[in-house]
Amino acid sequence: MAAAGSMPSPQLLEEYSQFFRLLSEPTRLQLLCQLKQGAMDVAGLIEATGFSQSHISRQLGQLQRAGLVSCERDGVRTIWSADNDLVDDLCVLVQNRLRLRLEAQLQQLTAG
Amino acid sequence: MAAAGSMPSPQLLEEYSQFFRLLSEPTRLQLLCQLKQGAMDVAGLIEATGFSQSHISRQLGQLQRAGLVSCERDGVRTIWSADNDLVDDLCVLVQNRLRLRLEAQLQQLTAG
DNA sequence: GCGGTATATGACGATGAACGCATTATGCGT
DNA sequence: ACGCATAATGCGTTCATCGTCATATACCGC
Repeated sequence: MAAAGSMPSPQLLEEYSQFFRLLSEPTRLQLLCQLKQGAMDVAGLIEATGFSQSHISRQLGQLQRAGLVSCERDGVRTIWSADNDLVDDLCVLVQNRLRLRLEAQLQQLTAG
Repeated sequence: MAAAGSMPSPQLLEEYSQFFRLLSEPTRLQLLCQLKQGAMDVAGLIEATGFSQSHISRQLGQLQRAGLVSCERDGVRTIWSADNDLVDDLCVLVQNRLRLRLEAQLQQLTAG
């Protein structure tokens, strides 16, 4: 038994879900991971992901408004970089969860 | 400077985003938080959230398939409960992030 | 078995976001 | 100033998901 903490306010729930929504799109997650490898301009991201230039630009805009990436202009190019480790931490937790689930399924399969 | 880890595979990215998508809906997040307070049947969740019965049932189904909630029948009622602390941990991280962002904005406002 | 209640599911409209195409804005070199 | 390259924005299409209404299923009391 473990009831624990209080109910978050509706506003906070909305903030949470908006943030998670950002990560709910493979495109954005891929962009984040790519930039985590090192700063890059849009052309490089097109090459790395295969998405259209406009699409990538939009997704970067969303990530920027959330403060997950930032950019600096280098002449005519715009160099984007990932700003913090939050997403990595979240992904590590989720990955652990996925692993545990699969292990449990595996054990159930062999035991059954 | 900190480049760090390797690029996740496309499959893993897809898994991540699918998981985050679950949390990207205020309804589901609210249901999770409510159940975190204590096990409850669907009628109780209707009372607590105001959503329709069918909608709640669907969302619970999604959360169940992801292993975030589980149910046990008590006669004619179905008692649902939240299964693990992953979501709380994720929310704590996100909340920290939101707080830091607001503090930075505040400081920038007073400094500017 | 039959009615009544609680939950799950099928069908459907509405809303929102992804994604690409075309265009515009911005900065560099000649 | 004029082209040229890079990045950002308007617009339209397409597709997924939410949320509701109606219906089906499971369980209890009589």
